[in-house]
Amino acid sequence: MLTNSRLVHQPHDHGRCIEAALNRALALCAERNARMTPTRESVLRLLWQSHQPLGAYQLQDQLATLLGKPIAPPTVYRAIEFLMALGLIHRIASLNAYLGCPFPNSEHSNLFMICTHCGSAAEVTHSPLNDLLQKASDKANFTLQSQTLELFGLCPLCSDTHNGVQP
Amino acid sequence: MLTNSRLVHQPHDHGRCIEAALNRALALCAERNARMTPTRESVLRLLWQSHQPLGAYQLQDQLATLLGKPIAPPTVYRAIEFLMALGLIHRIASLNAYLGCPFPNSEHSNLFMICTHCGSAAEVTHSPLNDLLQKASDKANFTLQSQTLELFGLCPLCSDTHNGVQP
DNA sequence: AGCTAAGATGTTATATTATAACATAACACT
DNA sequence: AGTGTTATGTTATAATATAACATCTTAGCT
Repeated sequence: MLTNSRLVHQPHDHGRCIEAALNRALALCAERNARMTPTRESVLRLLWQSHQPLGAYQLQDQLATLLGKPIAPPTVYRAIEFLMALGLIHRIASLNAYLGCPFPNSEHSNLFMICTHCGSAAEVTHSPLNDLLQKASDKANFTLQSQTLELFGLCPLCSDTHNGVQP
Repeated sequence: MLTNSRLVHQPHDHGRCIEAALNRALALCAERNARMTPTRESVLRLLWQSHQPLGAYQLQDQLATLLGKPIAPPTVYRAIEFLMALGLIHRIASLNAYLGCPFPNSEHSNLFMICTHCGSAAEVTHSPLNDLLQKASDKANFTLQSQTLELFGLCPLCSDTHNGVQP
């Protein structure tokens, strides 16, 4: 199971994560002849900075502050669309929110573990799960194209801290 | 694998399905001392009638027609909330839409197979999948509470008809 | 450098989904 | 009938997302 759970849920030099993610993003853009503009880069940074998925209007606020000028919703949604098309971020449907993707180059299952207490979200790739879903689809004569897999519960930190009880 | 895929994707006497669902709903209400009012019953019927998940405002329109008077959004959302609390319907997060539940009494995994061509959605319960998700959660020290599992692809009918190619 | 086409952003308006807050009505029990 | 609870009506608005069109920037060409 490939996961960024440890990274999300444990202290680390996150600045490096962000820079690494940006470098991967730049490489991907070069490869695809796409442009990493300041707006897009800022959105990507903001999403990486937060281990919690951010809504479009949260992004709007933070982006406006960061760029020092008012930003309208379409600008945010355009950046989101661009980054999603490149697989650099994901949308969490249950939350109407967006999250930086830790495995931008890999085909993966997009399983998310979202903490109901602190809001953090970790992405996990898990081939047995993909296999099982593929098998279930085959059995039902369903031609699988894509999937939304979101688990809710307590992350390791919040589990330890209060064993499921709110403080 | 317990599924209503066959029911959803093949012709059958659907009137009976609806009545059966309503009877189960009434039993559940009796058990819980909850009231199955005309509004709630209508919403449940509408959701059962459609094999495609319906949005709140689609429900609003159909409900207004059915009841012969204008209905405001809160009324619809209240009925939805009530029916969801009883486990009689589900919300499909990816679609912002709602769907009658074929297994209202069972604890289940809420895996949905949604056709990207005809829009129909089938619910499937699959214990190996639940087991696997539980295992993956354990491994990540994640205390699983609930899940959103939505597969997109072609249902059996649409797969047969055009093998994945739009007509 | 200047031109042009493509791509990106700005701007305004509006669509879609969902809820807050408070008033009224129906029901269930005494 | 009286009373507390539950449900619905009503109005307004919040939150999320997109359409449509104008303007600006960039990359590539001459």
